[in-house]
Order: sequence, then C-alpha cells, then structure tokens
Amino acid sequence: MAPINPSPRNAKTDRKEASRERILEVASRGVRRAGFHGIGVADVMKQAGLTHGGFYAHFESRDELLGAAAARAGQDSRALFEDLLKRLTAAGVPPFRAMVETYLHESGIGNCENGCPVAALVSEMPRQSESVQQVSRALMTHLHRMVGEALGDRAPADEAWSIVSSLVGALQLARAFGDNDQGRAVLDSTKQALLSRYGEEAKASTVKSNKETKSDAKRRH
Amino acid sequence: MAPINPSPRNAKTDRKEASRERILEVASRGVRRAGFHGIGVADVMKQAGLTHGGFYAHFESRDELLGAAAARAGQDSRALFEDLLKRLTAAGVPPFRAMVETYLHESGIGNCENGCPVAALVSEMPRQSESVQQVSRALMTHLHRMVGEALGDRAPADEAWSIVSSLVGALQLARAFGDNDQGRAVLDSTKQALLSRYGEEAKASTVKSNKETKSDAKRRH
DNA sequence: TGTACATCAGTGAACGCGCGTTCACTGATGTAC
DNA sequence: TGTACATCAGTGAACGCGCGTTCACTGATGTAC
Repeated sequence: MAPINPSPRNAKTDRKEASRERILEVASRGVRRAGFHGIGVADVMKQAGLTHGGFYAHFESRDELLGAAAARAGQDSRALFEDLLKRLTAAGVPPFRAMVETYLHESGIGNCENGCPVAALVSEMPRQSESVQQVSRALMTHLHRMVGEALGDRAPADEAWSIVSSLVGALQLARAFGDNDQGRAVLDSTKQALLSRYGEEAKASTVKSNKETKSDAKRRH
Repeated sequence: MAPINPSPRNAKTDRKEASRERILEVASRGVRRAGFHGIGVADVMKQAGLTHGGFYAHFESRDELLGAAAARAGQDSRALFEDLLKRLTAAGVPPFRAMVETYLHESGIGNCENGCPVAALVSEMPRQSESVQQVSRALMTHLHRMVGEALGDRAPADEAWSIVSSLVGALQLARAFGDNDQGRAVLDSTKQALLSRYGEEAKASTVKSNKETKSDAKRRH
C-alpha cells in the first residue's frame, strides 16, 4: 500500500527540506536588508549555495518567496527578541522597559538583517501583492500583541497601537539617519518618551524637566 | 556681448522649464505612491506628456530624478500641510492639536500621493544613493522642525523626535492595514496618545480612562 | 544482497520582457544681418 | 520686415543588461523484485 504521507522521511526529502530552509534563511535576512524589491531569485539561490533553476522546485513564484520570507523574518526576529527580553526581565528589568530598550537598542540601527521586519518593510507593504500584504498584517498584529503583553495593565489596550507606532517609526528614522548622533538621538528621544509615560517610574513624576530625563536616560547601562 | 545669464527667458526656455516642472510633479507623486524603486523613467515621461528619450535633457540620471522628486515632494506636501494648519488654527484649534489631527487624518491613509514623503519612503531611504539619502535627511529634519514649532514650549525640544516617530510610524502602519477599521484604529490610538500627553487639555488630566478618551476623540468635527 | 528501473532535487542554457541609457534626427524657436 | 543659419527640446529606434521563468537534462537516491 502506498504511504498516506506524501513525503516520507528519507535522505532525499531531508535534503530538499534543508535547501528550502537555507533559501528561507537567506531570503528572510535579504528582505529585511534590501526590502521586498531588493531581493532576486538568482541572488537568493546563489547565497543558499544553489543555482537559480532549482528555485521553482521550492516556490511557485518569486512572490510566494516574498511572503514566506516575511513570515520567516517574523518568526526569527520574534525568537531573538523574546530571548533578549527574557534575559533582561530575569535580571530584574521590568517588562515594558525591557521591551522598549530592546526594540530601540542602537545596535538595531545597523543590524536590520536580524531586526523587526515591520520596521524594515512597512512603507513597502501597501505596494505588495495581496498574499504578501496578508503576511504583513499578521506581522503587525504580532508586534501589537507583544507590546500589549509588555504593557500589561499599565495602560488601556487601545494605546498599544500608539506605542507600536512610536517604536516602528523611531527605528526607521534612526536607520535613515544612520548609526550616528542623529540616529541615536531619535532612539533616545523615543525611549525617553515611552518610558516616562509607561515606565514604572512614570507614576512618581509624569512630567520631568529636560535635564532630569537626560541624566536619567544615561544612568541605565 | 553674450549674455552672462546662461539661460535667458524666452519661449524655448520657458517650455523646457514647464516640462521639467511637469516631470517633477509626476515624479513627486509617483515616488510617494510607488516608492523610489516604483517609478521608471519612461513611465514618468509618458505621464508628463513626453517621450522617454528627452529625459536626459532634464536630468543626468534616474537617480538624480529620485533626489529631485523627493525634494519636490517635501515642498509640495509641506505647502499643503501648512495650508491646512493655518485653516485650523485660524478656526481656533491650538497648533499642536491641529498638527496631529492633520498629519494623522484618515484621508491620508489612501491619499499618499500628496502626503508626507517621509512616511511614504522612510524604510527605503537607507537603501538609496548618498545623494538621495542627503535629501531624505533634509526631509526628516524639516518634519522635525515643524513638529517642534507646533509643540512650542509644551515640551523640551528633545521630545520632538519621539513625536515625529509616532506620527510617521502611525501613518505607515495605518497604510499597511488600509483604509479600514484597523488602519483607523492605529491613527486614533496615536492621535489620542499624543493629544493626551501634549494637547492643551493634558494639564487638566494626564491620565484618562479608555471610554473617556474615545468619546473625546469623537466629539471633535 | 544485488540488479534494473523510477523518482526527483538540482543544473545551466535559453527566452522574453522591462528598464536605463544613448544617439541620430526633427522641427520649432532664436539670432544675425 | 525678411531671409538664412544656429540652437536645442523633444522624438523614437536601438542597445545592453538584469531578472523572473521555463525546460531538457543529470545524477544521486529510492523502490521493486
């Protein structure tokens, strides 16, 4: 009797799966570095150690790759992000502060390959095919949920979107300035604003003077 | 004696200038609609009522067009924006509120052609040529200055960047969702957060309940 | 265990298409006398 | 004012290149007996 499972485990299917995995890894980083339009089939295959002709054994079209790459970018960056979060909260940093400092860490300016795909791709999202947009919306919703969790009951759920906006906008502006004083100033300003509003010290003093908040920002790390 | 001015006014130069103007108008809208990579020389020329061959009488390269188009988009959107601002402030709306409501107006979700080029292009900016990046930085700085002016002495100048981040991020996320409930929710959430923090009513009550802020948002207009 | 055939991931040449750029040419406008 | 020549914005064909996609083929692995 033929096996019901259409692809039984053997050296052949393992090899194929491993190839697909490599293609997705390359594409997931590529799409965050160069944008949706910035990756090509031949280039991705080459970086995955294959030739371009074999691409269509794995994906129906370049567009399908874009969607899969974006989804994969979401998974990867989420895993990395949650790892960093756990480490910080285990060290006693409160969840919201940990999230803000991780998302807006200056190392994210240059390292977009492993960063949040939403920040890397938002402005291109509305111009993609419906299937890619669907994945894109899921990425944004995931980010929203994560922020909501870090926020806890510190603010009404409605406000989570405004925080996502700040985070995503700040990282993008910082990247557009580059890893220099201006770029870091954008990150610092946004960190500061979010923490003074939603951080645990926000209850003590909601309004601070410029100097106070600056020195406060420098004190940590 | 030959005229010192290399291009004296006459029917020929007027015609050329008018052509360049049309090309820039088309490209300025095109770049905001389709992104930097989304406009092509032939297409822009066609929309401007010309054939592609004549392009190089106006610009040295496609890249030069991108820079000029971005700069032009900045001028156009700024003019439009300041027009709307004046109208609102003349009607008694305080400057900061006027700015936030204009920038995050839901009509901006669909109408990106005439909107802020920063929101339309940020995530592509780091991937452009140095000359285009230079223009891009100027666009961001302009936006920052405008926000700073609307903010007045309501908050330290440092915070202006965090507000720019919120505005730009929110408009992008809303566009990625589309002109629907989700898109508008992002805008509303961000409007709400910014106004409750920096709006003139913020002094009366810095923290509001969810329901209060929602009804407050509906009351205006 | 061994042999013959089937499968299929991956190869690399080829195709079609779009796009940026070039260039010889045109024809309307400007200039000189 | 009129005529002859110069200028140059704009035309449209052509070129080269890159890219997505196709396809006949290969060779390693799997299957049947």
